[in-house]
Amino acid sequence: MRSKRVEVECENCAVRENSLFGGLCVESSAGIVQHKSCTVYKKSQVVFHEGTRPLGVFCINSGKIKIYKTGAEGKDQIIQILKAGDIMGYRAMLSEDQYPVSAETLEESTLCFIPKSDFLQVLNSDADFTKTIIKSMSKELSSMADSLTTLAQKPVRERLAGALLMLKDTYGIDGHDNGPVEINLTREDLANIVGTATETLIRLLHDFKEDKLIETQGRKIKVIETEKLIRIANLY
Amino acid sequence: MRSKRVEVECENCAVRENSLFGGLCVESSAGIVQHKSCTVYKKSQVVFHEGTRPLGVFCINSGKIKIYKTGAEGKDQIIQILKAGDIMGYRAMLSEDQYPVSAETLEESTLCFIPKSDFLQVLNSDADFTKTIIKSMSKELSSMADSLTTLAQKPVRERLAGALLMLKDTYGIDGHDNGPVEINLTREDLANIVGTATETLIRLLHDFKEDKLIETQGRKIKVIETEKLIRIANLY
DNA sequence: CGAGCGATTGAAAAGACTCAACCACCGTGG
DNA sequence: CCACGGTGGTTGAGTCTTTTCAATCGCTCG
Repeated sequence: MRSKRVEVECENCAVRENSLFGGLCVESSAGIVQHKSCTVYKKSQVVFHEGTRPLGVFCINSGKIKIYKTGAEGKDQIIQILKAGDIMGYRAMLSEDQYPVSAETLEESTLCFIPKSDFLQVLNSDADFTKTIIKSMSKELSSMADSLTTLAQKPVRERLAGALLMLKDTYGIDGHDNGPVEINLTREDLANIVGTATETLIRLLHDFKEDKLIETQGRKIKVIETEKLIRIANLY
Repeated sequence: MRSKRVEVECENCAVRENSLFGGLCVESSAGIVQHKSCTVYKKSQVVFHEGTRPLGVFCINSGKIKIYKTGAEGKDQIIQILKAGDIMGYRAMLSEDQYPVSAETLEESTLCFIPKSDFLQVLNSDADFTKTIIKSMSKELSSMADSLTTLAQKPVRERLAGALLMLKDTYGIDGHDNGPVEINLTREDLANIVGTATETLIRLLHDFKEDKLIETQGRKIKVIETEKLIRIANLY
């Protein structure tokens, strides 16, 4: 058995407030909850694969998911990393198209699946929810334009600094400012976020370590000098 | 005077069928048309600038527009090139945010401006139109993920081949298969699409020319060997 | 005619990648 | 308990791509 069904109460879901479902009215909530099914995925399980067709959307109750696209040479480019509260897979569903990307768990994760029909019905009946979705997509487009520009113009070193800061902010343990980035990312995954070769990434991490900007302990990376990293990342 | 007001009849607009407005019902059409104003922009005029706030959306009646983002070192990254029938500026408006990108005409262009309030009202009252918008944004997100992966993984040579093919398909004159790509793109603009330095781009164009894959005549570029370019672009 | 922009070329340097080898850790099966 | 195999991490060397800087050229515009 690859995965396990579990019961998750949306009403008490800790992450609901921050999610796209946060503002739903009672009726809409009921619609979403109606036929949902929740599953625990083990680490490194593929949730959906590029080129297949969506049957519904996933809401992340716990865990982290990498969204990636496989390039011509079989190398993956990680587009984003999702965490509890995020919803995934709705774009392809709304465009009635295949998934343009794949999704894989980075750690054990609990995902709630909402069938297409329920989701669409809520979307049709709840104009506020539609607005929320549109806004969310707009923000994503804007953030993608950012990534595109960074990827095209900044050298790997700057991109790595930026990626570490992003990971710290989004996934830093404890929310401490100096909390380590302790996410289940292999060096290869990290390289696939930054858009470089694994060896190059390792060498740059080594440089940062020598300059006391970060500390590493196995897979864990701890940001020491946020300010200096910001300067290196050349953020504006 | 930088620009000239003109009258454009949406009802007879040649490009309407292909645009997002193509499927509008009579009432919705009327709403869009109500307060629109059409303006001829000269070549190289900025339509809106990154960081400012949208007051409405633009519909391209004729001409070509580059959408770009300016990076840390002042270098532009061209995100997309829009043509007659395309609508621009609605994302930032819908997310109630600043423009994340800038827009500039590549040639003389006629743009129709639809005020925010009219656009939003149609959006609110016409569920089909909302769906159209959502679908369009989904497609764009998917295409951005593609670009991101290409940019991160493919060498400049492959990206250039891909860009030439894209430009030929989208902007080739006459729709001829072998029609030249005759768009008002400087070498610098082309470099900013591909994501490379202008000199590199020129050298690669020169290589392609030597290999008889393309012919150039001033700014014009004519694709000769589509098949070979596809192979170079490493499309899959 | 001179200024200025865009296009082009050359030469050198820097950045990043590939390939290959080696290490470290971990869980498994004997 | 230990050898084994596998995965992921690291390092080194060499190569290739791409960038940068500088200079030149052609052309248009005032």
